[in-house]
Amino acid sequence: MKNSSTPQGDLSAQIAASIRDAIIAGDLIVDARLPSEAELSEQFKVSRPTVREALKRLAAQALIRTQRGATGGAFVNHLKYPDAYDQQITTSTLLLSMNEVSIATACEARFALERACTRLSAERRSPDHLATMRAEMFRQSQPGLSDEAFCASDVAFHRALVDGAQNPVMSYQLAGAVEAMQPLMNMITFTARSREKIVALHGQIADALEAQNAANADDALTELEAYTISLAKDVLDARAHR
Amino acid sequence: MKNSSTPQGDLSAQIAASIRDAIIAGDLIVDARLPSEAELSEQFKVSRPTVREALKRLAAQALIRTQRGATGGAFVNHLKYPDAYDQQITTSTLLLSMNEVSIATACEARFALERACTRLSAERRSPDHLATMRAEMFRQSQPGLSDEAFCASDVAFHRALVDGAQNPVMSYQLAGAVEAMQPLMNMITFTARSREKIVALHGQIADALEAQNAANADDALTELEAYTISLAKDVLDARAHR
DNA sequence: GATTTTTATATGTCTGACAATTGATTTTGA
DNA sequence: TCAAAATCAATTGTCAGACATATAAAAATC
Repeated sequence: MKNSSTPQGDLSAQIAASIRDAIIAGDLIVDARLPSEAELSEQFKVSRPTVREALKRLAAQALIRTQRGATGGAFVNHLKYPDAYDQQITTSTLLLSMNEVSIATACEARFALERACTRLSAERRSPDHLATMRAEMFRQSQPGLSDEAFCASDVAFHRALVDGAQNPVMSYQLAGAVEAMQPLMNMITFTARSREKIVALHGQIADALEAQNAANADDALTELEAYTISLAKDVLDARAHR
Repeated sequence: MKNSSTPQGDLSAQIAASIRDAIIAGDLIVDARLPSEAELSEQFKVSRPTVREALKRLAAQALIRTQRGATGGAFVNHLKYPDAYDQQITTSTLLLSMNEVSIATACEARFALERACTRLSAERRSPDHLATMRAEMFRQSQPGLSDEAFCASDVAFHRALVDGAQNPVMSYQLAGAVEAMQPLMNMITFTARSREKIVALHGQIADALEAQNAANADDALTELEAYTISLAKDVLDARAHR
């Protein structure tokens, strides 16, 4: 998969890569205990600080966890969905903010991926998911809600839509796409009228999923996509005028 | 987004979180130079090894890069797509292998997301993308190809399909979904007949995209999904018999 | 003026030490 | 004997100080 042939970079990077490869290859199974830092420094012929730097690199990716004490050490971590979510969201957010991705491009990707969920979500969504959507819609229609809170509720609504597909892999993949948009959305000032329209479209989506009508949900999502892009465009145009 | 209120964990983890937050918040812009390790250890009132562990954590997430020498130091890294791909693929792969995700669930997510690309890909795919798909199909029909090489070519084919949408955000999101499946796919032994059928479906997809017919591509993908799942089921059944 | 040498500054690595945590072991007391 | 308390041992977390190495800028040299 990768060029593990050419050792590159610092010693700590090489050691981290070596251990990472062992984990991915399955040579180190979940909850297996790595040798102690002292033993690792002997094995790799480096000092303990260098070993520690390598272990911290792995810890940052949630590949290992460490425990102090007599029976402590570094253990191969069971990578759970929340850990993966966090990483994905951080990476996606920075990727969008650093690569001059247009709001149109990001929206296109996000809504296309969300539409990939509608068929499954229409089929499998539980009453819980529908209730979450309605609750978030209610929150969104409260007057006096800050733009940030409105966006956060919007994210929650769409996550409920995605989670309705009852496919954790899909939820994981979509987490980044949905959440990473939030900083971009926060730049938009939502007028009372635009909020009203968005909530109405959310209503159409929720109704369609409740009726298990994926096509209607698709249409509403498409309309929401176009409306979001047009709102963003207005903001950018207004900003250009100043 | 996160609970940055409660400082948790080791000092190096706290310091890493603090710097990470500053990067995400935009207080540290791309290519900005962080204070030297000596200065950071003064600011945070910790020793240099501790600062270094924190910096290695950030380097592992490709948030910073370091440079030695007189004008060296730690710089906020411009997170590029390939960096993000690598992280996504590593995380997705481990997530699948550690969470007993069924092949059916993973396939469902992957193909649903791929179908999200077909409309755009049918519209925008370049001759290059089509050529890549044809070339991979040719490789896949060569006799004597190992199962691993067949799977790798399969990944390349599907990446061309995704890249055809000409949306880098989508390509990034899908990279994990497609590549993370490869280890699972490698467990399948592809007979000559099953390869033939897969290549035939690939042909349908390529033809549909060339004709800019998204619906046909969708159908072929759906059939490919069902066929992949049935192949995987056969392997598992055969394994259960022994 | 171009080239070489020096220098300053930064990260990379090492050694050795001590602090803190924690499960296991031993001791103590009823 | 058994339970509680004290001790121990192993391990990670942190620190101080040093030297090695890389690198760009400055100085010296031709």
